[in-house]
Amino acid sequence: MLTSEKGYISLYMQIKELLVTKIRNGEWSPGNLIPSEINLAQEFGVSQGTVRKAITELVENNVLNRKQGLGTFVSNHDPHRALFHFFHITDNKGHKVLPNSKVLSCRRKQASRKEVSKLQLPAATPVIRIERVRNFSARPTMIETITLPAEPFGNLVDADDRELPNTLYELYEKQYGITIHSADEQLRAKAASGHDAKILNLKVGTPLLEIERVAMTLDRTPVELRISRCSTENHYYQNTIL
Amino acid sequence: MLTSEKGYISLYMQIKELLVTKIRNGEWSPGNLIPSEINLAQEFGVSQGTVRKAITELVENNVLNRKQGLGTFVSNHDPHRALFHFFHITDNKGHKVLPNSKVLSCRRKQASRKEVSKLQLPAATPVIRIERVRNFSARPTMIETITLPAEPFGNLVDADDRELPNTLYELYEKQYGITIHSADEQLRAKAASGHDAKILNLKVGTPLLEIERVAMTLDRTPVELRISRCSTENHYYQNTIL
DNA sequence: AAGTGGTCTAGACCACGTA
DNA sequence: ACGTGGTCTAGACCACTTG
Repeated sequence: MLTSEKGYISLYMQIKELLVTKIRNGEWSPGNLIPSEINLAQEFGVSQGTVRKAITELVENNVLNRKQGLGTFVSNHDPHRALFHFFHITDNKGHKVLPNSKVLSCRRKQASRKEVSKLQLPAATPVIRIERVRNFSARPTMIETITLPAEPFGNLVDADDRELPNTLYELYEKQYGITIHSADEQLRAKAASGHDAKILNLKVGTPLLEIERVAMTLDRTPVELRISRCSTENHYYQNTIL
Repeated sequence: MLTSEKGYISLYMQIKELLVTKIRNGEWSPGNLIPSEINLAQEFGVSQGTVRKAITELVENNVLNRKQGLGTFVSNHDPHRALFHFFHITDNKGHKVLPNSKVLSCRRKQASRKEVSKLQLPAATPVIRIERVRNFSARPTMIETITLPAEPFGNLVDADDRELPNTLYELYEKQYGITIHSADEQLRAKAASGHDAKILNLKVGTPLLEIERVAMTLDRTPVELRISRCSTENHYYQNTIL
């Protein structure tokens, strides 16, 4: 990182990078307390205000969180955060409920052209492709196709039998040390295919909301491609523009 | 505003409110330069840093914008901002192009139950309802139904003949002094009705992306309800989760 | 009581845009 | 050259949490 168009890099930006590096290296783990602003200022040889500004921006990025009187912590992307930050489907009353999910298949494949492009992979990279159906109050509502590069997610194929956890992003963080910070989504209306219709118990051609999401790390390296097809009979996609 | 759960209100928060008040009163108008941080600090009897913190948060809210070496300005929500902040439809290459729009009808009506609820109006309030079709490269792609309270937007019915500007939000700001700062959107997949199909030149039942948006002022007073039905044959709705 | 983040101050120097 | 915002410092006091 540390790129700049100005010929110089402000101190607090450099501190910010140093902090991020410590998190990436695992020196500071999600959920753990980091040193106090005063201590960090001494360690880096800058004033507390400079460390403070760096930390403030990382808090705004959801990388750190502060608790007055306690200290500053590395954010752990627990199910709650995943739910409220990355999950935009709510029922028609506007309530978010995390659905159950059942894996239909989980296989190692060659990356398709789309996967190669969306995940910025070399051609013909092996990937893991997971298909699952998500139920809201026992009603199948969403079909998800999730693609991950086989490196490093290869051993996920063992998840063929048992159910995967509802919050995959938590798994990525705990098992692989990869934290999802942002995502790009493309939404379209699509007619249900025969396959969709059968699984979701709908008529072929029923309009479905298709969400194509690329999930990325803090430095915007793509990690996961997820295509969801969702019945919007009893649910909708909620977005707030601030 | 000025509510707090802590029994006190920090100085910079109070300054922030004072600044917002000046904007709301029209003392400072969109696009205009506000006094320098130093001058404001003297006027309010606080340090520059405190004014700075207040301004920083307003910049983050898109209420003000700073230009180094020049000063701080009240944001005017020009077409560019409206386009990039509130308009999420892009073509399949990811390019944003603002569509043309043609008004189909513009009438004064009684607010429907949905309009009453979404716009938080008293029952049976008169509203203006505008229907228009939006074209991307001469192809009808989107139908919008826009509802506004007749008070203060009543004279918009005169817009029946001539075309309304593409960027209504700019109109609200310039004509009525109402600035849209945020919006809540609900997205669903819906089958094209006969009316939709005729106007968009599609088959009845074609899946359309329906976007139901409530646009709000800075203090989250609802101003406009807009229901868009969009063909996602050549376009999609783009959302970035940060 | 001790330590943390939260706020606030006063002053310094730098980079940018205008004149 | 001047005034603006952008960054940085050093120090102060307050509010919150834990021991």
